[in-house]
Amino acid sequence: MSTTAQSNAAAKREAWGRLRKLPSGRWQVRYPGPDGTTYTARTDQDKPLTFLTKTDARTWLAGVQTKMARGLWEPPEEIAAKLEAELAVEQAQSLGFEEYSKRWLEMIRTEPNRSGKKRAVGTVRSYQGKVTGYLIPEFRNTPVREIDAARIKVMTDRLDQIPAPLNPNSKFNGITRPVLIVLMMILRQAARDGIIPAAPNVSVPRQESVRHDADHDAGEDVANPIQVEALYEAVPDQWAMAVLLAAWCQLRRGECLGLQRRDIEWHDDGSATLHVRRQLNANTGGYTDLKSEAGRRSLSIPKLMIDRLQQHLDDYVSSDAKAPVLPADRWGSIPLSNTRWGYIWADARDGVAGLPHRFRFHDLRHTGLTIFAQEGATLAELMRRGGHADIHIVLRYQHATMNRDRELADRMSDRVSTSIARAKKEGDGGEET
DNA sequence: GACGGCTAGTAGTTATCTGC
DNA sequence: GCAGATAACTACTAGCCGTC
Repeated sequence: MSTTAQSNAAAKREAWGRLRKLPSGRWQVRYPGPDGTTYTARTDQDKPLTFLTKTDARTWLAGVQTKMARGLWEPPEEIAAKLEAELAVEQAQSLGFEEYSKRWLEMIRTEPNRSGKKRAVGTVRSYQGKVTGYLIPEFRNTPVREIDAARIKVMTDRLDQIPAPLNPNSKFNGITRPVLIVLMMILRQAARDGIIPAAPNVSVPRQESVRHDADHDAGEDVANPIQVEALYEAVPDQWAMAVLLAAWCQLRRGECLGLQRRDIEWHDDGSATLHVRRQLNANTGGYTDLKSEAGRRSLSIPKLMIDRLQQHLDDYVSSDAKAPVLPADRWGSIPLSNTRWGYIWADARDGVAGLPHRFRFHDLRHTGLTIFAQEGATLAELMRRGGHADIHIVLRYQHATMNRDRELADRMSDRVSTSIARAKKEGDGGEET
């Protein structure tokens, strides 16, 4: 007799389902599922399930039938998948911070954010610095679920003690807040992954200035036109135009370095318009879109720099439309790098007396915008000129208009006082006559 | 080998966008 | 309007490379 024949002979007809004795002597169960499929008994881990005795097999089969009757039955592979998922969650819940944070970094590197955009290289690098520099040394293999508000407070208190490199006397540093922001991003993702029920309820403190004290007057950061001229003279001729572009066209550093010959539009009357369309990205070294859509703008080039700009183009910029306005080398096709410009700027700045401490190239923008404000530019005009998207940034220039405001208020006072005095005098005179 | 110019990489700081 | 998320800028360091 063949093995198959023996098996068939061992199979016994049941009221529901089938039992058969396997060559090993153990009993196997088969039964019809609600979906019409014939199932063979399997464990919850989706492994083959057989029984030592026929009674055991029959009892198990009865149990399955009861489950089906109550609507509780699920296909073995689905049960196994559920258990596997539960196991994964269980393992994840005991996951150490170091491992999870590395997974998170990999995730933000490869997957788009919730807006569907891929994060910039610089962003990932920035986050990675916070994770490896502060968070992993702080939490090591602490299970993610154990990082609660109290534990986070310990970390922020510790970080708050680190003096700000830029201003050791500052009450704040630029470390705690960004590190906390990254930590909360990780913990929120952990909550979305089901590793913790919810991220701890920790609010990120408001951003405080590190460079300046609370009573710092923003006006101190503004170079006067004489100092702008001195900076222009101090920078080597080949790149001096950057100073005028920042001060009088209010360009940011990356916008200056990203300018190309085609971005300058000359008009018949000798005037010119500057189109700001790209920037030289300090992180990637290549051209990228502007920081914000508001940064994309067209500006009238002030008369005071027209001749110098024309001369600069003739002397240093290739005739190619895409030639950088500030090339690394005379008539070159490669723009001056952000880092190299940093050195050139630092040398020039150190050679000009009277500038505010650590005066930045970026601060040159304030000079032009402040004068614009003093000349009566509206907030909308200031925003457009500076390429600002946020009105709060532009409001800082309003302080510059206070002198003008005071002057107008004094004039108004004089005029009103004079009118009142004249009216009184005329009134008094009328009574007399 | 010393030195300077330059670039890449990174940390700290701040501006801006986005979603609730 | 606010807080979170993102990205850019400033400052600094290390290392490469050519020149003396």
